[in-house]
Parts: sequence; structure tokens; C-alpha cells
Amino acid sequence: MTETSPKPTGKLAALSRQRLGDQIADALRNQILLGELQPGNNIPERETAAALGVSRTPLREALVILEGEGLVSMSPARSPRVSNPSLESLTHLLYVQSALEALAGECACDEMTDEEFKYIESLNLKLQAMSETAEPIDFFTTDMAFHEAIVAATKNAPLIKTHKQYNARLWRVRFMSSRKRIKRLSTLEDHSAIVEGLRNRDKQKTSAVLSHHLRTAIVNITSIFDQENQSN
Amino acid sequence: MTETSPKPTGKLAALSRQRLGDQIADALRNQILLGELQPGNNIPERETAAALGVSRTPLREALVILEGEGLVSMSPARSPRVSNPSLESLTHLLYVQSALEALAGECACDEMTDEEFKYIESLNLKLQAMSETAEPIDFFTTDMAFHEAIVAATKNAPLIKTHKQYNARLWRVRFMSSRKRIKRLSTLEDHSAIVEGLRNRDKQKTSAVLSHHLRTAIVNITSIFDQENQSN
DNA sequence: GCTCATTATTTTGTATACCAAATAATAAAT
DNA sequence: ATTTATTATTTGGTATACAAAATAATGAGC
Repeated sequence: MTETSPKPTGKLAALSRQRLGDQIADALRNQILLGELQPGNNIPERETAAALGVSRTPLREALVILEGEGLVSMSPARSPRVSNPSLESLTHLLYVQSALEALAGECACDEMTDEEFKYIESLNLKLQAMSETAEPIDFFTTDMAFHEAIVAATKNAPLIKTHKQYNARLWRVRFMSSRKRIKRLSTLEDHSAIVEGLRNRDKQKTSAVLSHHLRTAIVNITSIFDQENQSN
Repeated sequence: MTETSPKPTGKLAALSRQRLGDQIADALRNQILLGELQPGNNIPERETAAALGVSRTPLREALVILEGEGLVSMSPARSPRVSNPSLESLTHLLYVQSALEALAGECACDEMTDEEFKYIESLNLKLQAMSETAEPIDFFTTDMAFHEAIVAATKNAPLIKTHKQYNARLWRVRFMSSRKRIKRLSTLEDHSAIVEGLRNRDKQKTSAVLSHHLRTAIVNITSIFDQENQSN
């Protein structure tokens, strides 16, 4: 399929004019987030490049990007591999993410438009509506969209980018944590409190609830880790 | 941190086997921080690679790394150039850095050893001692070391790395801002309050003072920007 | 003399080729 | 049969070569 040489009429290449390395990074990042590439898996350069129909040069650029994001680790004479963070690392990441979202909540109170608030509110309503029946992946995706929408409302580009990167590193463990239906009720309570805080443009409350909401997740991922170690 | 990678062993480059791309990224980052490469300057690949005595491949890896850090921007068929952030961008960065250091102050209260506290305290004393006479660059460097030491005391690797990256992007404007001797007094007052907070392991106070300390810097950089625009 | 089109040069984007290091495999010696 | 030494193969690291795109330059036409 991708045996032939570069195609000028390529799919989105004509419009995006984006570097191939970035596109590969996006593709690999997706595979990691979706679990197609799991923590500890090797990403041999030749093999992966061939599978994607590209050469090693742009693939390597992608790997360097992902290494910078903490999703991939590269060692001198060893295949790059998907990072397999320890519980301690994940806890550290969650602390930072907690601080980032607290800041986002605060800034959103200042910068958020009414339309943005309505969108955030609608995601919360959607989450409430699906809480009884939805599949874990759908519930989780909407949950993440809710948090992303708050961060996006700040219009703070570095914050948005850094938050996204931390989210990627936490994606897997947070998804596994969210599979526990029992947690949905307290999640919804927190979210509603966040929406109320935003509605009233109450920086103090919004940031406090967001911070607490994220730090609570630390307990959850700890139990996930214990389960995995138990089964090993 | 039990996650990844063999130790860099920074002493012997021959032994460390660190990637050339990383070394080049370090060199370029230094040049940007020192002002040898100024915002808006082009970094043509061939020319720069030749100047550094390397080929374009590892130089490009370095540029991709620096682009990820926000220090360099690359456009399709144009020379990479040193990022020239707007006042708005710098303000955004400072908000995030403020939240990161507030978190650092809080975590440091829990994680800091007595030796680490003594070191932080000694940097503050050094700063007080040099406040009357020191050159701007020396005062600034020690000021930065003070903040870095607090972040380092958290032992939170992602936090340390992200903080370092934001520091790099803010380095230039914060250095220019620190040239104003008039600011040194309030800086010292803030720092002493931070040290007191850390001494008492008072998370609330430490994080509050650090947050306020950084946010105050926003006002300072705004005046810097006004001056530059005035002189243009 | 000025404008527009066409060509030439420069610059990045990507692919391929080569090198060194590390591991895996194999054979020989105890 | 086990261990060790040596060789082969695999892998990442770097350099070079080639292709595409954009800008700069130059010349023709008005």
C-alpha cells in the first residue's frame, strides 16, 4: 500500500504542509493513548518506519518529540520504548496536573466566554446523562473533554499545551482508574461543584475543587497499581 | 525515580555516550539564554551545523527539541528562528510558572531535607549580601538558583523539568527585568518570607508567597516591554 | 524606468548509506 | 555439559545525498 515513493497527491499533505515527523508523532501518540502501544513496548526504528511507510529520519524526529513529552524513552544502543512510569512518577505527574488545572480554573473565571461556559456545562450534563449506562471509554472521553474545555477557556497557549502533555502521560492510568463505576458518583459531584464555581466566576472555589479533584485521583491510581502488582 | 534510562554521568562526554542532538540542544539553549542568539534570529541549518562542526541530522534533532520547549519555532520552508514571544505569551508563561513554583513550595515543605533547606537559606543570605554591590548577571543568577533549589527539593522530576523549561523561555525578559536595582529590595523581602515559610514547613504561606512573588513579575515585564516598544 | 514573468539559488524536508556499539549466537576449551 | 571467547547480526547514531519549495535575482516587455 505504501510501497511506492512520495505521492504529491497525498491525503492531507497538500493542505497541512506539516512536517512528516509531527504527523508520525501524532500517530504514535495516538497508538500509545489507545493502548495499541503499551508501556515497555519497543519501537524499533527500522521496523516501525517500514510499517508506517516512511524513512527513519522523520520517524526519529517523532521519537525525539515523544521523548520530550515523556511518552517514550530512548537509551543509547537500545530500541526506543514506550515509557513505563512508576507509581511515584505518576503521582508526581498528577501533582503537577492538579496545579495546572487549578490555575486553569482560576484563569477561566476571568477569560471564559459565556459560550465556553455553556459548552463546559453541556459536557457536564452529558456526563450526568450517560453516567448510568455509558461504556467506560465513552464516559472517560467525555470526562477528559470536560477538563480540556476548562483549560482551553483560559486561552493560555503554553498552559493548554503543557496540560495536554501531562494528560497524555496520565491517560492510561486514569482510564484504567475510571473503569471503576463506583467512582462515577463522586466524579459527578466534583464536576458539578466546578461548574457552579465557574458559573459564579468564583476563582477560589473553582481552583480549590479542581485541585482536590485531581489529587483525589492519586488514591485511585495507587489502587490500580496495587491490583496490577497483585496479578503479577 | 525508578522510571528510565542510564545515568548521563555528565563528567566524561566520551563515556556518557549522550546523543549529539541533545548536546547541540544544550549548546543552543545556552546561546539563547546568554543572548548570543536573540529572539527573531535565524538558525539556518547548514550554516549552524557547519559552525558547530556537526551534520544537519543531529542539529535538526536539537532544533526539534528546542521547538518542543518553545525556544525555537520552525516553519515549513523557512529557517528555524529563535522564538520572539509576545507580552501576552510571556504573561501566560509567568502564570504557569507561578502555579508551578507555588506547587513546588508546598511540596518542598513535605519533601525538603534539612540540608536542602540550609542550602536554600544560604542562597538567600548570599543574595542579601550581594544586593548592594553585585552585577545584575550575578544577582540574577543567584536569584534563579534560589528558585531552582526550592523546585529541586521536591524531588518531583516532571515538575523540575517543566519548571526548567518555563524558566528558559522566561530567562531573557526576567533578566532584563532584574536589571532594575530598585526591585531588589522587594525581591529580598519576598525571598525572606519564602525562607520563613519553608523553615516552618508552612505549605499555605510558602505557596502563597511564591505565587504572589511570580505574579508580581508580570508587572515588571510589562514595563520592560513598554520600554522596548518606546525605543523602537 | 518600472513591472511582471521566468529562472537560479538557497533552504528545508526526506531518504539512503555508513559506522560503532551492544547483544545474540556459536564454537572451542575445560 | 558448562563456560568463555570470538564472531555475526541487529540496532541506534550520524553523515551525506537528493528532492521539493520558496525566495531572490535577473531579464524581457511595455
